[in-house]
Amino acid sequence: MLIETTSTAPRLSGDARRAEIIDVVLRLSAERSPGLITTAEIARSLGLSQGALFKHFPSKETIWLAVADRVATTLLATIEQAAEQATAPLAALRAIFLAHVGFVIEHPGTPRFIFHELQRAVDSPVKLRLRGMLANYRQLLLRLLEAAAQRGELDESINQQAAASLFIGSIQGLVMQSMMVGKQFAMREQAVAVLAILERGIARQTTGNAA
Amino acid sequence: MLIETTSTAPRLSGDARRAEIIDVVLRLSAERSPGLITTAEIARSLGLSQGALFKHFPSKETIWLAVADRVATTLLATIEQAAEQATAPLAALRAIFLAHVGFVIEHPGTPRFIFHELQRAVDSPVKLRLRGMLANYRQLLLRLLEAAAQRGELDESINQQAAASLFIGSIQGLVMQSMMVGKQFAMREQAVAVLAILERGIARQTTGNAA
DNA sequence: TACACTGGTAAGTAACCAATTACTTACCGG
DNA sequence: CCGGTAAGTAATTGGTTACTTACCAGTGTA
Repeated sequence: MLIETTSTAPRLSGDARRAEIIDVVLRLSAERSPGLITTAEIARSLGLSQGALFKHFPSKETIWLAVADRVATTLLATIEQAAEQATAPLAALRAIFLAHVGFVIEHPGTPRFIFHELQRAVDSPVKLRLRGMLANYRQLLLRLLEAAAQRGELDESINQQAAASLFIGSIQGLVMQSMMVGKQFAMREQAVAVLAILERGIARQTTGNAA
Repeated sequence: MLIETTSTAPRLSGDARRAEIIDVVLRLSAERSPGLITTAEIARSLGLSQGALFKHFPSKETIWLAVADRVATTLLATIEQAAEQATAPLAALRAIFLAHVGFVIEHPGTPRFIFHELQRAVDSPVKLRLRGMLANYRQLLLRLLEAAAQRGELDESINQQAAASLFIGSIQGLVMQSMMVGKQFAMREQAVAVLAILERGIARQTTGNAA
């Protein structure tokens, strides 16, 4: 059940090893709380000695920063790509939601890492990086909401800031629930049902029937 | 800016001291991540020696369990009281939402403690206690949603499980955002705007105008 | 008045952690 | 094929953590 000691053949290039280290931190984050992950554990998962890590990163903090960077880049790329493929703003929002949910299903360590680091009081570089990522995310949502509003697809009474909060928050809520219930939580199915309520909440009421 | 070393006069009764310890853990949780709170820090905040804590709790784990117990009890009491004062189911849901938001504004350490403990992989007694609390919370929401549905106040297409998820998740999202932005986040105002969208999402569409 | 109990202190201890050190080995260009 | 560099090891360091132990002072009661 635990992550295997993947006794990797030693002697990798620096770039490859750094990528491996980032990978394994995210893999471990899916099981343990990121705050409990030690450098010894990372090294053991890679079949390395603990000291070897510091050939590639000057400190644990910089490892965490690299992980945050990876998380921010890949998550943003995922949702931006989803948004681009859609034609209408509301369809883009739906595509982002589903892409985001798919992303966290595929990379369960990612949201746990984000949650854990955002929870820290101090404004560490790691927290700032993640905060910046979420600010970008939010801006993209607000652009789409504004576009939908101008097309008359949005209800006039909607507070767009609140809608963006609710959008991101609802995904966080799904993740939180899967952390509670565990592996057997049907996140994808719950996600589409949640999305349906969300869309009803912001979209202009259709006078006709929805069928 | 840090929590004062409240140099409490020593020699309190066991019950009083235990309550103080629980209080201070929650107070510290509002600033630091609960995972970083040490027994030495708790003792210092109370003006006690570190060893004195273990006169009242056999281990740190049992302190955490007592905190979880306090959190579960007070939060559930808050939302149940809010629900009782309302007459109609949808009004009760609204009252719960606002009461919950008020609770986390008043006790900022509470949601941070909950988040942090739920994130742990192992099914510790602490996690089980909090999970049980959230299960109760969810059941209350589902009862109200079902009652609203039978009164015809709910849209027929609504997945009630998803609605409950979205309800709790949206509060978690607000908390998460306040952890990012910091003290100056207007949570209460955002909360009512979010709630408006939520209600639009689940309530039966009024055929008349809303004004 | 003796004495057990209770809440407290101060000084430990073993375990663990990130980071450093001294040294070794694989790889690669001239 | 040789010399430098990058990637690795094993052992150790200083610091921190939860918890323990030995001792102490006040209080109430038999």
